[in-house]
Amino acid sequence: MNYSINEVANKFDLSVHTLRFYDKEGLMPFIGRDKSGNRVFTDTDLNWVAMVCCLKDTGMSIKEIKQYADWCMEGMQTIDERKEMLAAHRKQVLKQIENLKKNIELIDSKIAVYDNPELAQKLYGSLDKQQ
Amino acid sequence: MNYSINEVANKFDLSVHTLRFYDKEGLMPFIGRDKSGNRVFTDTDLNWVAMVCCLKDTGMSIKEIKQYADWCMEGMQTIDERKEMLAAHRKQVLKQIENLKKNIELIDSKIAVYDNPELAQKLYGSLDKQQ
DNA sequence: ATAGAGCTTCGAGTTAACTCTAGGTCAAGG
DNA sequence: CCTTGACCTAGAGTTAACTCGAAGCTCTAT
Repeated sequence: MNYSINEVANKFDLSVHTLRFYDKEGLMPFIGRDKSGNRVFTDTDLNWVAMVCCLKDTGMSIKEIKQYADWCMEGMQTIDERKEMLAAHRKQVLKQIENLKKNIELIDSKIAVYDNPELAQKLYGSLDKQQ
Repeated sequence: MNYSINEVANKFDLSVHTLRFYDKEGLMPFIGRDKSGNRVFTDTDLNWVAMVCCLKDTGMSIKEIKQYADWCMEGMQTIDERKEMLAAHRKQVLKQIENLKKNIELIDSKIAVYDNPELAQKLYGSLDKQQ
């Protein structure tokens, strides 16, 4: 099955601008063209776009994603680099999750104070504007 | 206990530039000054800075954090708005965590393919560059 | 009294990641 | 044949969040 840039944009909730921008930045070196020069996305390409979105949504920069794409283009001899990059990124994403969880605790304690203002006395000694 | 802008910057791993920028943007309307005009942070102020960092690190924009700070300045009659904002933000952070978890699964499956290239055959029918 | 450290403001510059515009090609339908 | 719509490129513009530089106070120690 083949897809136009518009269809891909809709599927991934990106703008066509963004997809072309990613292509221009070298994040999609595999995408083919039809006889009149329009991009043609295959199902395999959709998997690739999904991976790019995954990396982007987990905070990887476009520069790094391009490095990954470049390694993919170089073939099998870069498997180790790619694996290492993904492993490091995975670690970094776990850290993000831990951070978010820790921050939710603070948000929760703030909400608790708003729900029960007497708490503020205990927690802070007083309830001034900053609480 | 009082702290200089430098001490606060070190404590929170921010630059003094960033702290002044936050102040200029209205994120820290409580911070006092000494007789020569220098910012003086109290322990209560540190709690506030921690909250600002928490909101920032969980993806809240400076504009929104400013709204929160403004409401704090207005006093008790904005408790409901603040509580609602934090509750909505909390929900949004949970969504982020879920998203990251989902994305880690894709990263893991990719790593698994690199660890065991035969998998690719099963998953994709072939192991081309894009995998 | 003067040098240096540490603070101040103001405003300009940077970076990442889009986002948009202008002007153009191409294929299908009326 | 001509219009319409979907695509194309190149390059300019935008936005958020810093980041930095210049010029100038003020306190402390030599």
